[in-house]
Amino acid sequence: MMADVQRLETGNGPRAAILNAAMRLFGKQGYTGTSIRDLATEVGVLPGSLYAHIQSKEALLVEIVADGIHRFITAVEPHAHGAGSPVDRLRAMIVAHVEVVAENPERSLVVFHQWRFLGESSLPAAIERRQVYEGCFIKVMEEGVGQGLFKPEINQRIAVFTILGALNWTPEWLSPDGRLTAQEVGSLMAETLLRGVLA
Amino acid sequence: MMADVQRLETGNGPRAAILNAAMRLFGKQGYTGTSIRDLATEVGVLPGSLYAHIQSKEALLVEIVADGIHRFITAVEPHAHGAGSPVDRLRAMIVAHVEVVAENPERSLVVFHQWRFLGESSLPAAIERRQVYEGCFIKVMEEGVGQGLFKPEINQRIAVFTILGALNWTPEWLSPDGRLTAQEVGSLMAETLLRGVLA
DNA sequence: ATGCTTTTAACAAACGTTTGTTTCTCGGCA
DNA sequence: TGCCGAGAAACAAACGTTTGTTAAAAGCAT
Repeated sequence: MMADVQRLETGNGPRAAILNAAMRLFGKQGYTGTSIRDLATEVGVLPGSLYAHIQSKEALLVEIVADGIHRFITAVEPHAHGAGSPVDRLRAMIVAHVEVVAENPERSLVVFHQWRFLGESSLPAAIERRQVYEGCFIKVMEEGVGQGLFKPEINQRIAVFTILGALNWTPEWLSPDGRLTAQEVGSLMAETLLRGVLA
Repeated sequence: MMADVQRLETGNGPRAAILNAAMRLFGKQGYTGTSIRDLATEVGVLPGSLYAHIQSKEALLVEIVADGIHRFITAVEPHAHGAGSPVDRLRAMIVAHVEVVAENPERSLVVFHQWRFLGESSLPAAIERRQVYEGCFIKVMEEGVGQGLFKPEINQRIAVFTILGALNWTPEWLSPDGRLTAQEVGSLMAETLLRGVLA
């Protein structure tokens, strides 16, 4: 009954083309604002043809969101558990996050905005993964305060949400082919955000 | 031919009830994810009955977004053109923004996330108003740098987007009846964000 | 000729909206 | 007080379209 989980292959093939088109459209128009016919047009195929490669519209969203969160966690979590000081680790996490956004801003838009439309069966897992991600930042923040590196009087919850808010908004304005590289943008944001919490 | 522009009345009446319900649903499920039947159910009325009070689904969005942006501009713009130092003005703008969000987080979600779904006739005006709003922050930022109050080496564009990103994300987590008042949350965020740009 | 993929056509359901009619509320007049 | 008509609101039903999805037939490789 439980079908094999379909994995997102970065390789070629019609399946990857569909997923890329879905990322673009879900990011631009939202999940509920994108129809299967929109998607088929973008791919260059008739609507029914899509179902030879996908299970359902929602399965597309599940795969994009799950894979997207995975990329963020994979890129950021090692720094959270790293060896350096909390300050350096937080800086590295911010840069890594921006780099993942720059790699594909549309996917990031889907990950951060469209996850609400996951069905009841896949939503809990996605929320849990998001909390794992937020937990990385909270952990480093707590350690920073514990070591006297961050201002003790800051509200940790609000500081984390401030940082995550700034980060989550980046796909709205970041252009991967702008003058600055993702690494430079990330460093500038880290500079700005870190000074707000340093002791 | 041009009908009178319908104004958002804070007063009672079925029209206000519809607008409030639309704010809640558009904020939670998105504009395209909310059907007229959803809205009618929320109001407690049959779908067709709504059209005695509204012109169309899109007209609802137009009114909510236009009124919402207006509230933010009204609350923040005076501080941008105020007499104090750029530092104090930026702080006051951040606090004012958070206060408007706290006043109605759902409306803020619609303003910042759903404006994309405005039709071609109303979208340009909304974008222009948003740019006016962003311009307030850019202006103060420039003056702060000009007066040597803000670090000259910061990238002003990125600093503004970092601040606005943190602010635009607040409706996702801010609860108006939490332990902290909106004014306190705004002050804490301003503290965090301002130290990142101070010279 | 056997497997994929696409096309074609259609399905039931949900979409935004309009219509004609009923129900409710309330002020004025006898 | 009792009746009446006016206005506002909601109902019930349907409209044409679009939605996600499917089944059968056709195309095309190996």
